[in-house]
Amino acid sequence: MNQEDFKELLREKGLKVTSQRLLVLQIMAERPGEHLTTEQIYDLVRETNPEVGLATIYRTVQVLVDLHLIDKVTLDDDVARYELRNGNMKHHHHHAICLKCGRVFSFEDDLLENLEAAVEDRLGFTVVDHEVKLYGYCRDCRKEMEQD
Amino acid sequence: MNQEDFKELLREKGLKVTSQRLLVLQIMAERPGEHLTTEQIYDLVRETNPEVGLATIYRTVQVLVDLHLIDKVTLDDDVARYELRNGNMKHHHHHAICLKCGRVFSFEDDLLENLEAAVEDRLGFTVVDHEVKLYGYCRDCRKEMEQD
DNA sequence: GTTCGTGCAAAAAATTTGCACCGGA
DNA sequence: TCCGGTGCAAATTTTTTGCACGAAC
Repeated sequence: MNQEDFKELLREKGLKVTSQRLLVLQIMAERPGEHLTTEQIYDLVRETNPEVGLATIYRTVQVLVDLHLIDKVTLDDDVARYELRNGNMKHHHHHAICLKCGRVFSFEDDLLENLEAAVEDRLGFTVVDHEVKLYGYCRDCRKEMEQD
Repeated sequence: MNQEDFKELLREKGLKVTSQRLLVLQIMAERPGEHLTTEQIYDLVRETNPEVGLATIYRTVQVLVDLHLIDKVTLDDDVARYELRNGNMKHHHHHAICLKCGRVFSFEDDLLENLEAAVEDRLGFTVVDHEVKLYGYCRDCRKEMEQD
């Protein structure tokens, strides 16, 4: 999503176009693979605009979530993190979290279709979105562990 | 896990058997399908033992997580919730969350094996556990929506 | 000129910590 | 007796809210 489309979207929803909103989205857009906490976004915003308040970041991030421009993810469970949502993707992408080094690998996949079908069948539950986290050990850490 | 096994496990790990730990586990064990917040556990504990402190619940819950007797889950993202882990199950079970009524349906499944194999193959990442959340609409809410 | 958004500070909510005391090993 | 665990209160951390002012429409 480019800046003009974003302005358009805000107007459509009856929301105002403000420099704070543009700035936060820009920061997220510059870091597509990252999972930023509110605090990190705040710090990045303040690098260029030190007058912006933390409360504004909380409020702005919520607006972006409501507009489905970013997603909230809880990787290690505790701090809320946000990442840019790929516009033409209807699903979140997924995360593989290394239990040793803590690195997070993202990947796309649609192998869940059979799982969704099974749930639909068994529970009568219609799935519209899904979120998957895999826990394990990345290549590097596995290598390290094999040496021991 | 019964109470005797739990005591045994605590002793094995060099931890003390206390009435607070027994009580918290018992409360979790009596509610296998539920996802309790620390506050809810605290209230349940206080029904019979009003002298127990909230900090003890936080500490006890952490012990139980470390022993893999309960799992931390973040369903709506925000409050930490805990649920009993089925002893003979190596994986978490999964959750289908209704976007309308908020009810949470739990289910078991191992249809993720092919996904895990793909990730292992592509990223060189060894999966040891996984967590899946499906978002959608439950049977009841779907019915209601069809009527409109 | 309205209305909505922002900054600030205060408040609320969630969790952690320090410390004296208690109770299990 | 010894040491870890507990209760309490205070401290931290994270997030929300009230309000006056400023900016967008």
